[in-house]
Amino acid sequence: MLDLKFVRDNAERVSLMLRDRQVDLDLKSFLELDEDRRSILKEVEELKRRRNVASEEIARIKKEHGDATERIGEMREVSQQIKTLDLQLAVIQQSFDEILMLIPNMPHDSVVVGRDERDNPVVKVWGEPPEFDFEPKSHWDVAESLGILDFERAARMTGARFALYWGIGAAMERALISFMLDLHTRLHGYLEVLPPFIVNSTSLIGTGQLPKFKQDLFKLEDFDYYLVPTAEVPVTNIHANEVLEEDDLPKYYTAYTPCFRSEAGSYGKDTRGLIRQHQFNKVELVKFVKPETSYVELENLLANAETILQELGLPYRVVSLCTADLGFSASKTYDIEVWLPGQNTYREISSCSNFEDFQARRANIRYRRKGQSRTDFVHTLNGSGLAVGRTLVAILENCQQRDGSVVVPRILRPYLGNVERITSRQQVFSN
RNA sequence: GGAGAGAUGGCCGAGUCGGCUGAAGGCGCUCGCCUGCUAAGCGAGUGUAGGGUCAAAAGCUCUACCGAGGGUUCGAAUCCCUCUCUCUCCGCCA
Repeated sequence: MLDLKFVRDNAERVSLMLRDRQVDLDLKSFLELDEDRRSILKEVEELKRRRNVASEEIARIKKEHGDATERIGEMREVSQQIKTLDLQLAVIQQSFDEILMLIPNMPHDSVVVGRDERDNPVVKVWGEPPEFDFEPKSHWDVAESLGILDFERAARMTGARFALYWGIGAAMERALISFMLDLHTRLHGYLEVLPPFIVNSTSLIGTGQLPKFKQDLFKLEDFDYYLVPTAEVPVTNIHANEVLEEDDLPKYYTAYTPCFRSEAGSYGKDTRGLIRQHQFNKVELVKFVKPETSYVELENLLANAETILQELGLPYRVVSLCTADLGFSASKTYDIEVWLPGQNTYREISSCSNFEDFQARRANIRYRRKGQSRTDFVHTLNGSGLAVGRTLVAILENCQQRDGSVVVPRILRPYLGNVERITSRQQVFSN
Protein backbone atom coordinates (compact mmCIF):
# COMPACT_ATOMS: atom_id res chain seq x y z
CA MET A 1 0.00 0.00 0.00
CA LEU A 2 0.97 3.61 -0.31
CA ASP A 3 2.17 5.69 2.59
CA LEU A 4 -0.89 7.43 4.01
CA LYS A 5 1.02 10.67 4.49
CA PHE A 6 2.07 10.49 0.85
CA VAL A 7 -1.54 10.11 -0.26
CA ARG A 8 -2.64 13.03 1.90
CA ASP A 9 0.14 15.33 0.70
CA ASN A 10 0.00 14.27 -2.95
CA ALA A 11 -3.69 13.84 -3.63
CA GLU A 12 -3.28 15.34 -7.09
CA ARG A 13 -0.55 12.91 -8.16
CA VAL A 14 -2.41 9.95 -6.73
CA SER A 15 -5.56 10.82 -8.57
CA LEU A 16 -3.61 11.22 -11.85
CA MET A 17 -2.11 7.80 -11.18
CA LEU A 18 -5.57 6.30 -10.73
CA ARG A 19 -6.59 7.82 -14.05
CA ASP A 20 -3.47 6.51 -15.86
CA ARG A 21 -4.05 3.05 -14.48
CA GLN A 22 -7.73 3.28 -15.37
CA VAL A 23 -8.74 2.55 -11.80
CA ASP A 24 -12.10 3.82 -10.63
CA LEU A 25 -11.68 4.90 -7.04
CA ASP A 26 -13.15 7.83 -5.15
CA LEU A 27 -10.07 9.42 -3.66
CA LYS A 28 -11.95 12.45 -2.44
CA SER A 29 -14.27 10.55 -0.14
CA PHE A 30 -11.30 8.54 1.05
CA LEU A 31 -9.58 11.73 2.15
CA GLU A 32 -12.77 12.91 3.82
CA LEU A 33 -12.94 9.64 5.67
CA ASP A 34 -9.39 10.27 6.81
CA GLU A 35 -10.45 13.65 8.18
CA ASP A 36 -13.33 12.11 10.12
CA ARG A 37 -11.09 9.40 11.39
CA ARG A 38 -8.54 11.82 12.74
CA SER A 39 -11.05 14.11 14.36
CA ILE A 40 -12.62 11.22 16.27
CA LEU A 41 -9.19 9.90 17.14
CA LYS A 42 -8.26 13.24 18.60
CA GLU A 43 -11.42 13.36 20.66
CA VAL A 44 -11.18 9.85 21.99
CA GLU A 45 -7.50 10.19 22.83
CA GLU A 46 -8.25 13.28 24.89
CA LEU A 47 -10.90 11.32 26.82
CA LYS A 48 -8.47 8.48 27.38
CA ARG A 49 -5.93 10.91 28.69
CA ARG A 50 -8.49 12.22 31.19
CA ARG A 51 -9.34 8.70 32.21
CA ASN A 52 -5.68 7.87 32.80
CA VAL A 53 -5.20 10.95 34.96
CA ALA A 54 -8.34 10.19 36.96
CA SER A 55 -7.30 6.58 37.39
CA GLU A 56 -4.12 7.60 39.09
CA GLU A 57 -6.06 9.97 41.26
CA ILE A 58 -8.51 7.27 42.31
CA ALA A 59 -5.65 4.94 43.14
CA ARG A 60 -4.11 7.64 45.32
CA ILE A 61 -7.37 8.45 47.09
CA LYS A 62 -7.96 4.76 47.82
CA LYS A 63 -4.45 4.32 49.13
CA GLU A 64 -5.13 7.16 51.55
CA HIS A 65 -8.46 5.50 52.43
CA GLY A 66 -10.43 8.45 51.05
CA ASP A 67 -13.75 8.39 49.23
CA ALA A 68 -13.46 8.19 45.45
CA THR A 69 -17.09 7.48 44.66
CA GLU A 70 -17.62 10.81 42.95
CA ARG A 71 -14.59 10.50 40.68
CA ILE A 72 -15.55 6.95 39.85
CA GLY A 73 -19.02 8.07 38.89
CA GLU A 74 -17.61 10.74 36.60
CA MET A 75 -15.27 8.31 35.00
CA ARG A 76 -18.01 5.81 34.45
CA GLU A 77 -19.56 8.34 32.13
CA VAL A 78 -16.30 9.14 30.40
CA SER A 79 -15.69 5.46 29.85
CA GLN A 80 -19.08 5.14 28.25
CA GLN A 81 -18.24 7.96 25.86
CA ILE A 82 -14.93 6.33 25.03
CA LYS A 83 -16.69 3.09 24.25
CA THR A 84 -19.11 4.82 21.92
CA LEU A 85 -16.40 6.76 20.10
CA ASP A 86 -14.15 3.71 19.83
CA LEU A 87 -16.97 1.89 18.15
CA GLN A 88 -17.54 4.72 15.68
CA LEU A 89 -13.83 4.85 15.02
CA ALA A 90 -13.60 1.13 14.36
CA VAL A 91 -16.32 1.38 11.73
CA ILE A 92 -14.61 4.25 9.95
CA GLN A 93 -11.19 2.69 10.32
CA GLN A 94 -12.39 -0.49 8.68
CA SER A 95 -13.75 1.12 5.54
CA PHE A 96 -10.74 3.41 5.52
CA ASP A 97 -8.32 0.46 5.59
CA GLU A 98 -10.31 -1.32 2.93
CA ILE A 99 -9.95 1.59 0.55
CA LEU A 100 -6.28 2.13 1.37
CA MET A 101 -5.66 -1.51 0.46
CA LEU A 102 -7.31 -0.97 -2.91
CA ILE A 103 -5.11 1.95 -3.98
CA PRO A 104 -2.51 0.62 -6.42
CA ASN A 105 1.17 1.49 -6.43
CA MET A 106 2.61 4.62 -8.03
CA PRO A 107 4.25 3.78 -11.37
CA HIS A 108 7.88 4.79 -11.84
CA ASP A 109 8.51 7.92 -13.91
CA SER A 110 9.89 5.82 -16.76
CA VAL A 111 6.61 3.94 -17.21
CA VAL A 112 4.71 5.22 -20.22
CA VAL A 113 1.07 6.20 -19.97
CA GLY A 114 -0.93 3.91 -22.23
CA ARG A 115 -4.43 2.64 -22.89
CA ASP A 116 -3.77 -1.10 -23.04
CA GLU A 117 -1.08 -3.71 -23.71
CA ARG A 118 -0.63 -2.51 -27.28
CA ASP A 119 1.02 0.58 -25.83
CA ASN A 120 3.75 -1.40 -24.07
CA PRO A 121 7.03 -0.27 -25.61
CA VAL A 122 9.37 -3.01 -26.85
CA VAL A 123 12.71 -2.34 -25.23
CA LYS A 124 14.73 -5.25 -26.59
CA VAL A 125 14.62 -8.04 -29.16
CA TRP A 126 16.97 -11.03 -28.81
CA GLY A 127 17.55 -13.82 -31.32
CA GLU A 128 15.98 -14.59 -34.67
CA PRO A 129 12.72 -16.51 -35.05
CA PRO A 130 13.72 -19.83 -36.63
CA GLU A 131 13.05 -20.48 -40.33
CA PHE A 132 11.07 -23.60 -41.15
CA ASP A 133 10.87 -25.36 -44.49
CA PHE A 134 7.50 -26.70 -43.39
CA GLU A 135 4.48 -25.32 -41.60
CA PRO A 136 5.41 -25.24 -37.86
CA LYS A 137 2.85 -26.95 -35.66
CA SER A 138 1.42 -25.76 -32.38
CA HIS A 139 2.99 -27.28 -29.28
CA TRP A 140 -0.14 -29.30 -28.50
CA ASP A 141 0.05 -30.98 -31.88
CA VAL A 142 3.76 -31.64 -31.47
CA ALA A 143 3.31 -32.92 -27.93
CA GLU A 144 0.27 -35.05 -28.53
CA SER A 145 1.76 -36.80 -31.54
CA LEU A 146 4.86 -37.56 -29.46
CA GLY A 147 2.54 -38.68 -26.68
CA ILE A 148 4.19 -36.53 -24.02
CA LEU A 149 1.23 -34.29 -23.14
CA ASP A 150 -2.27 -35.56 -22.49
CA PHE A 151 -5.02 -33.02 -22.01
CA GLU A 152 -7.89 -35.43 -22.47
CA ARG A 153 -7.12 -37.67 -19.51
CA ALA A 154 -6.25 -34.65 -17.35
CA ALA A 155 -9.65 -33.19 -18.14
CA ARG A 156 -11.27 -36.47 -17.17
CA MET A 157 -9.52 -36.82 -13.81
CA THR A 158 -9.76 -33.11 -12.96
CA GLY A 159 -11.18 -30.74 -15.55
CA ALA A 160 -10.32 -28.21 -18.19
CA ARG A 161 -6.99 -26.39 -18.07
CA PHE A 162 -5.00 -29.24 -16.57
CA ALA A 163 -2.33 -31.37 -18.18
CA LEU A 164 -0.90 -34.84 -17.73
CA TYR A 165 2.73 -35.18 -18.74
CA TRP A 166 4.05 -38.53 -19.95
CA GLY A 167 7.52 -40.00 -20.04
CA ILE A 168 10.19 -37.71 -21.35
CA GLY A 169 7.70 -34.84 -21.31
CA ALA A 170 7.48 -35.12 -17.54
CA ALA A 171 11.25 -35.52 -17.34
CA MET A 172 11.72 -32.44 -19.48
CA GLU A 173 9.62 -30.33 -17.13
CA ARG A 174 11.71 -31.59 -14.21
CA ALA A 175 14.91 -30.96 -16.16
CA LEU A 176 13.91 -27.37 -16.85
CA ILE A 177 13.20 -26.76 -13.18
CA SER A 178 16.60 -28.13 -12.18
CA PHE A 179 18.39 -26.25 -14.92
CA MET A 180 16.82 -22.95 -13.92
CA LEU A 181 17.49 -23.40 -10.21
CA ASP A 182 21.07 -24.48 -10.88
CA LEU A 183 21.75 -21.50 -13.07
CA HIS A 184 20.31 -18.94 -10.67
CA THR A 185 22.00 -20.40 -7.61
CA ARG A 186 25.39 -21.06 -9.19
CA LEU A 187 25.73 -18.14 -11.57
CA HIS A 188 23.51 -15.41 -10.20
CA GLY A 189 23.93 -15.76 -6.46
CA TYR A 190 20.37 -16.64 -5.45
CA LEU A 191 19.68 -18.84 -2.45
CA GLU A 192 17.36 -21.72 -3.20
CA VAL A 193 14.28 -22.02 -0.99
CA LEU A 194 11.37 -24.43 -1.05
CA PRO A 195 8.35 -22.76 0.56
CA PRO A 196 4.88 -24.07 1.40
CA PHE A 197 2.57 -24.27 -1.59
CA ILE A 198 -0.32 -23.08 0.56
CA VAL A 199 -0.43 -19.67 2.23
CA ASN A 200 -2.78 -17.77 4.49
CA SER A 201 -4.68 -14.58 3.71
CA THR A 202 -2.24 -12.38 5.60
CA SER A 203 0.55 -13.37 3.24
CA LEU A 204 -1.65 -12.69 0.24
CA ILE A 205 -2.51 -9.26 1.58
CA GLY A 206 1.20 -8.67 2.10
CA THR A 207 2.07 -9.13 -1.55
CA GLY A 208 -1.12 -7.52 -2.86
CA GLN A 209 -3.21 -10.42 -4.25
CA LEU A 210 -5.78 -9.77 -1.54
CA PRO A 211 -8.21 -8.22 -0.96
CA LYS A 212 -8.69 -7.15 -4.56
CA PHE A 213 -7.99 -10.32 -6.55
CA LYS A 214 -9.68 -13.01 -4.52
CA GLN A 215 -11.48 -14.33 -7.58
CA ASP A 216 -8.15 -15.31 -9.14
CA LEU A 217 -7.24 -17.65 -6.27
CA PHE A 218 -8.07 -21.18 -5.25
CA LYS A 219 -9.16 -21.23 -1.62
CA LEU A 220 -9.27 -24.31 0.57
CA GLU A 221 -12.71 -24.90 1.96
CA ASP A 222 -13.10 -24.22 5.71
CA PHE A 223 -9.57 -22.91 6.02
CA ASP A 224 -7.95 -19.51 5.75
CA TYR A 225 -5.65 -21.20 3.24
CA TYR A 226 -5.05 -20.59 -0.45
CA LEU A 227 -3.02 -22.44 -3.06
CA VAL A 228 -0.10 -20.22 -4.05
CA PRO A 229 -0.73 -18.32 -7.29
CA THR A 230 3.03 -17.69 -7.47
CA ALA A 231 6.09 -18.32 -5.30
CA GLU A 232 6.28 -14.55 -4.90
CA VAL A 233 3.73 -14.85 -2.10
CA PRO A 234 5.47 -17.27 0.29
CA VAL A 235 8.98 -16.11 -0.59
CA THR A 236 8.34 -12.39 -0.17
CA ASN A 237 6.60 -13.15 3.10
CA ILE A 238 9.67 -14.96 4.42
CA HIS A 239 10.69 -11.68 5.97
CA ALA A 240 7.24 -10.32 6.87
CA ASN A 241 7.32 -8.43 10.18
CA GLU A 242 11.10 -8.54 10.32
CA VAL A 243 13.70 -5.84 10.65
CA LEU A 244 16.71 -6.76 8.51
CA GLU A 245 20.22 -5.39 8.95
CA GLU A 246 21.61 -3.17 6.22
CA ASP A 247 24.58 -5.52 5.88
CA ASP A 248 22.25 -8.42 5.10
CA LEU A 249 20.91 -6.65 2.02
CA PRO A 250 20.48 -7.38 -0.77
CA LYS A 251 18.92 -10.81 -0.31
CA TYR A 252 18.32 -12.95 -3.40
CA TYR A 253 16.06 -15.99 -3.24
CA THR A 254 14.96 -18.42 -5.91
CA ALA A 255 12.19 -20.96 -5.50
CA TYR A 256 10.44 -23.57 -7.53
CA THR A 257 6.73 -23.92 -6.83
CA PRO A 258 3.67 -24.98 -8.74
CA CYS A 259 1.29 -22.05 -9.22
CA PHE A 260 -2.48 -22.28 -9.01
CA ARG A 261 -4.77 -19.77 -10.66
CA SER A 262 -8.50 -19.83 -11.15
CA GLU A 263 -8.21 -17.90 -14.45
CA ALA A 264 -11.63 -16.42 -13.79
CA GLY A 265 -12.59 -14.16 -16.63
CA SER A 266 -10.37 -15.76 -19.25
CA TYR A 267 -12.77 -18.45 -20.34
CA GLY A 268 -12.38 -17.99 -24.08
CA LYS A 269 -8.61 -17.45 -24.02
CA ASP A 270 -5.92 -20.00 -24.84
CA THR A 271 -8.27 -22.89 -24.38
CA ARG A 272 -5.91 -25.31 -26.12
CA GLY A 273 -2.50 -26.36 -24.97
CA LEU A 274 -0.27 -25.53 -22.07
CA ILE A 275 -0.34 -21.75 -22.23
CA ARG A 276 -3.07 -21.04 -19.69
CA GLN A 277 -3.44 -23.73 -17.04
CA HIS A 278 -4.95 -23.77 -13.56
CA GLN A 279 -1.73 -25.36 -12.37
CA PHE A 280 1.72 -24.68 -13.77
CA ASN A 281 5.31 -24.80 -12.59
CA LYS A 282 7.48 -21.75 -12.17
CA VAL A 283 10.92 -20.89 -10.88
CA GLU A 284 10.75 -17.51 -9.22
CA LEU A 285 13.37 -14.91 -8.35
CA VAL A 286 12.79 -12.65 -5.36
CA LYS A 287 14.95 -9.80 -4.08
CA PHE A 288 14.96 -7.69 -0.93
CA VAL A 289 17.06 -4.58 -1.50
CA LYS A 290 17.83 -1.08 -0.28
CA PRO A 291 15.61 1.57 -1.88
CA GLU A 292 18.44 3.37 -3.64
CA THR A 293 19.48 0.25 -5.55
CA SER A 294 16.14 -1.19 -6.55
CA TYR A 295 16.08 -0.03 -10.16
CA VAL A 296 19.57 -1.33 -10.85
CA GLU A 297 18.46 -4.56 -9.17
CA LEU A 298 15.45 -4.72 -11.50
CA GLU A 299 17.67 -4.54 -14.57
CA ASN A 300 19.85 -7.31 -13.15
CA LEU A 301 16.85 -9.44 -12.27
CA LEU A 302 15.59 -9.08 -15.83
CA ALA A 303 19.02 -10.04 -17.16
CA ASN A 304 19.05 -13.11 -14.89
CA ALA A 305 15.72 -14.26 -16.31
CA GLU A 306 16.86 -13.54 -19.88
CA THR A 307 19.92 -15.74 -19.38
CA ILE A 308 17.69 -18.80 -19.23
CA LEU A 309 16.24 -18.11 -22.67
CA GLN A 310 19.64 -17.24 -24.08
CA GLU A 311 21.13 -20.48 -22.80
CA LEU A 312 18.21 -22.40 -24.30
CA GLY A 313 18.60 -20.49 -27.55
CA LEU A 314 14.99 -19.30 -27.60
CA PRO A 315 14.26 -15.97 -29.31
CA TYR A 316 12.44 -13.37 -27.24
CA ARG A 317 11.71 -9.72 -26.74
CA VAL A 318 11.29 -7.54 -23.68
CA VAL A 319 8.46 -5.06 -23.23
CA SER A 320 7.98 -2.47 -20.50
CA LEU A 321 4.40 -2.46 -19.26
CA CYS A 322 2.51 0.79 -19.68
CA THR A 323 0.34 2.28 -16.93
CA ALA A 324 -2.81 0.49 -18.10
CA ASP A 325 -1.15 -2.93 -18.13
CA LEU A 326 0.96 -2.56 -14.99
CA GLY A 327 0.04 -4.85 -12.09
CA PHE A 328 -1.60 -3.51 -8.96
CA SER A 329 1.46 -3.72 -6.69
CA ALA A 330 4.17 -2.91 -9.21
CA SER A 331 5.94 0.37 -9.89
CA LYS A 332 7.61 -0.97 -12.98
CA THR A 333 7.39 -4.26 -14.84
CA TYR A 334 9.26 -5.81 -17.73
CA ASP A 335 7.62 -8.72 -19.47
CA ILE A 336 9.80 -11.17 -21.37
CA GLU A 337 7.94 -12.60 -24.32
CA VAL A 338 9.23 -15.71 -26.04
CA TRP A 339 8.74 -16.37 -29.72
CA LEU A 340 6.19 -19.10 -30.49
CA PRO A 341 6.30 -20.18 -34.16
CA GLY A 342 3.14 -22.28 -33.79
CA GLN A 343 1.20 -19.14 -32.96
CA ASN A 344 3.40 -16.81 -34.97
CA THR A 345 3.66 -14.42 -32.04
CA TYR A 346 5.55 -13.49 -28.88
CA ARG A 347 4.00 -14.75 -25.63
CA GLU A 348 4.74 -13.74 -22.05
CA ILE A 349 7.11 -16.14 -20.30
CA SER A 350 8.36 -13.93 -17.47
CA SER A 351 7.31 -10.82 -15.62
CA CYS A 352 9.95 -8.89 -13.66
CA SER A 353 8.80 -6.17 -11.31
CA ASN A 354 10.00 -3.63 -8.83
CA PHE A 355 7.38 -3.08 -6.12
CA GLU A 356 9.45 -0.45 -4.34
CA ASP A 357 8.14 -0.30 -0.75
CA PHE A 358 4.52 -1.16 -1.63
CA GLN A 359 4.70 -4.80 -0.56
CA ALA A 360 7.21 -4.07 2.19
CA ARG A 361 4.75 -1.67 3.79
CA ARG A 362 1.91 -4.19 3.57
CA ALA A 363 3.99 -7.10 4.82
CA ASN A 364 5.98 -4.90 7.21
CA ILE A 365 9.46 -5.74 5.97
CA ARG A 366 11.95 -3.20 7.21
CA TYR A 367 15.69 -2.73 7.59
CA ARG A 368 17.90 -0.72 9.87
CA ARG A 369 20.65 1.41 8.39
CA LYS A 370 24.03 1.02 9.99
CA GLY A 371 24.43 3.25 13.01
CA GLN A 372 20.83 4.48 12.87
CA SER A 373 17.99 3.54 15.12
CA ARG A 374 15.11 4.29 12.80
CA THR A 375 13.97 1.72 10.32
CA ASP A 376 12.97 1.98 6.67
CA PHE A 377 10.98 -0.24 4.40
CA VAL A 378 13.02 -2.38 2.01
CA HIS A 379 12.22 -2.56 -1.66
CA THR A 380 11.02 -5.90 -2.98
CA LEU A 381 11.34 -7.27 -6.50
CA ASN A 382 10.47 -10.47 -8.19
CA GLY A 383 10.39 -12.09 -11.57
CA SER A 384 9.75 -15.41 -13.19
CA GLY A 385 12.92 -17.15 -14.06
CA LEU A 386 10.99 -18.67 -15.84
CA ALA A 387 7.49 -20.05 -16.24
CA VAL A 388 8.39 -23.69 -16.82
CA GLY A 389 5.35 -24.88 -18.78
CA ARG A 390 5.62 -22.03 -21.22
CA THR A 391 9.34 -22.70 -21.60
CA LEU A 392 8.48 -26.26 -22.59
CA VAL A 393 5.95 -24.85 -25.05
CA ALA A 394 8.65 -22.64 -26.56
CA ILE A 395 11.06 -25.55 -26.91
CA LEU A 396 8.44 -27.76 -28.52
CA GLU A 397 7.50 -25.08 -31.02
CA ASN A 398 10.93 -23.62 -31.78
CA CYS A 399 12.88 -26.88 -31.86
CA GLN A 400 10.38 -29.02 -33.76
CA GLN A 401 11.51 -30.88 -36.87
CA ARG A 402 9.75 -31.81 -40.07
CA ASP A 403 9.50 -35.44 -38.90
CA GLY A 404 7.67 -34.43 -35.72
CA SER A 405 10.65 -34.90 -33.44
CA VAL A 406 12.02 -32.16 -31.19
CA VAL A 407 15.71 -31.34 -30.79
CA VAL A 408 16.62 -30.91 -27.14
CA PRO A 409 18.51 -27.67 -26.42
CA ARG A 410 22.16 -28.50 -25.81
CA ILE A 411 22.26 -27.03 -22.29
CA LEU A 412 19.38 -29.28 -21.20
CA ARG A 413 20.81 -32.57 -22.42
CA PRO A 414 22.89 -33.36 -19.32
CA TYR A 415 19.63 -33.24 -17.35
CA LEU A 416 18.02 -35.76 -19.70
CA GLY A 417 20.64 -38.46 -19.95
CA ASN A 418 22.16 -36.66 -22.94
CA VAL A 419 19.16 -37.28 -25.14
CA GLU A 420 19.54 -35.10 -28.26
CA ARG A 421 16.16 -35.52 -29.80
CA ILE A 422 12.70 -36.44 -28.58
CA THR A 423 11.03 -38.96 -30.85
CA SER A 424 8.56 -40.67 -28.51
CA ARG A 425 7.30 -40.62 -24.97
CA GLN A 426 8.98 -43.82 -23.88
CA GLN A 427 12.37 -42.86 -25.06
CA VAL A 428 15.15 -44.60 -23.16
CA PHE A 429 17.97 -42.39 -21.99
CA SER A 430 21.15 -43.03 -23.91
CA ASN A 431 23.40 -43.61 -20.91
C1' G B 1 -7.57 -37.47 17.55
C1' G B 2 -6.78 -37.56 23.43
C1' A B 3 -4.17 -35.29 27.95
C1' G B 4 -1.27 -31.41 29.87
C1' A B 5 2.10 -26.85 29.89
C1' G B 6 3.11 -22.23 27.97
C1' A B 7 3.12 -17.30 24.88
C1' U B 8 5.90 -10.46 28.48
C1' G B 9 10.79 -5.56 25.18
C1' G B 10 16.74 -7.57 20.40
C1' C B 11 17.39 -12.05 23.88
C1' C B 12 16.74 -14.31 28.92
C1' G B 13 13.47 -13.43 32.76
C1' A B 14 10.23 -10.99 37.19
C1' G B 15 5.41 -9.24 37.72
C1' U B 16 2.31 -10.10 44.93
C1' C B 17 -4.91 -9.33 46.87
C1' G B 18 -6.36 -5.73 39.35
C1' G B 19 -4.06 0.84 40.70
C1' C B 20 2.90 5.87 38.83
C1' U B 21 4.81 -1.30 35.28
C1' G B 22 6.32 0.76 28.65
C1' A B 23 7.00 -2.77 32.06
C1' A B 24 12.07 -4.92 37.85
C1' G B 25 16.71 -7.67 37.16
C1' G B 26 20.25 -9.67 33.77
C1' C B 27 22.43 -10.13 28.82
C1' G B 28 23.20 -7.73 24.32
C1' C B 29 23.76 -3.11 21.69
C1' U B 30 25.13 2.42 21.24
C1' C B 31 27.80 6.66 23.07
C1' G B 32 31.18 8.54 26.72
C1' C B 33 34.98 7.85 30.71
C1' C B 34 39.01 4.91 32.19
C1' U B 35 43.14 1.95 30.11
C1' G B 36 50.13 0.95 26.74
C1' C B 37 46.47 -2.67 23.50
C1' U B 38 42.53 -6.18 24.56
C1' A B 39 39.55 -7.60 28.54
C1' A B 40 37.45 -5.94 32.92
C1' G B 41 35.39 -1.59 35.31
C1' C B 42 32.43 3.12 35.62
C1' G B 43 28.51 6.55 33.63
C1' A B 44 24.47 7.61 30.27
C1' G B 45 21.23 5.79 26.71
C1' U B 46 18.66 1.82 24.13
C1' G B 47 10.86 -0.72 21.38
C1' U B 48 7.00 0.07 17.69
C1' A B 49 2.78 2.46 15.60
C1' G B 50 -0.54 6.53 15.41
C1' G B 51 -2.24 11.62 16.68
C1' G B 52 -1.10 16.82 18.06
C1' U B 53 2.48 20.90 17.87
C1' C B 54 6.23 22.77 13.97
C1' A B 55 7.11 25.74 7.13
C1' A B 56 10.13 21.19 7.75
C1' A B 57 13.39 18.30 10.70
C1' A B 58 14.78 17.94 15.66
C1' G B 59 12.32 18.45 20.00
C1' C B 60 8.09 18.41 23.09
C1' U B 61 3.44 16.12 24.12
C1' C B 62 -0.71 12.66 23.99
C1' U B 63 -2.79 7.70 22.78
C1' A B 64 -2.22 2.53 21.92
C1' C B 65 0.53 -2.00 22.19
C1' C B 66 2.82 -7.68 27.58
C1' G B 67 0.31 -14.02 21.20
C1' A B 68 -4.83 -12.25 18.65
C1' G B 69 -9.91 -10.82 19.41
C1' G B 70 -13.88 -9.86 22.79
C1' G B 71 -15.84 -9.16 28.00
C1' U B 72 -15.91 -7.44 33.40
C1' U B 73 -14.16 -2.75 35.87
C1' C B 74 -13.52 4.14 37.32
C1' G B 75 -8.93 1.34 36.06
C1' A B 76 -6.47 -5.14 33.18
C1' A B 77 0.16 -7.83 31.56
C1' U B 78 -2.71 -9.28 35.99
C1' C B 79 -9.85 -11.66 36.34
C1' C B 80 -13.46 -14.19 32.51
C1' C B 81 -14.56 -16.10 27.35
C1' U B 82 -13.08 -17.40 22.28
C1' C B 83 -9.22 -18.21 18.86
C1' U B 84 -4.08 -18.88 17.08
C1' C B 85 0.68 -20.66 17.79
C1' U B 86 4.66 -23.34 20.52
C1' C B 87 6.25 -27.39 23.70
C1' U B 88 5.63 -32.42 26.30
C1' C B 89 3.19 -37.28 26.57
C1' C B 90 -0.23 -40.97 24.21
C1' G B 91 -2.52 -42.57 19.54
C1' C B 92 -2.12 -42.41 14.17
C1' C B 93 0.80 -41.59 9.96
C1' A B 94 4.71 -40.39 4.98
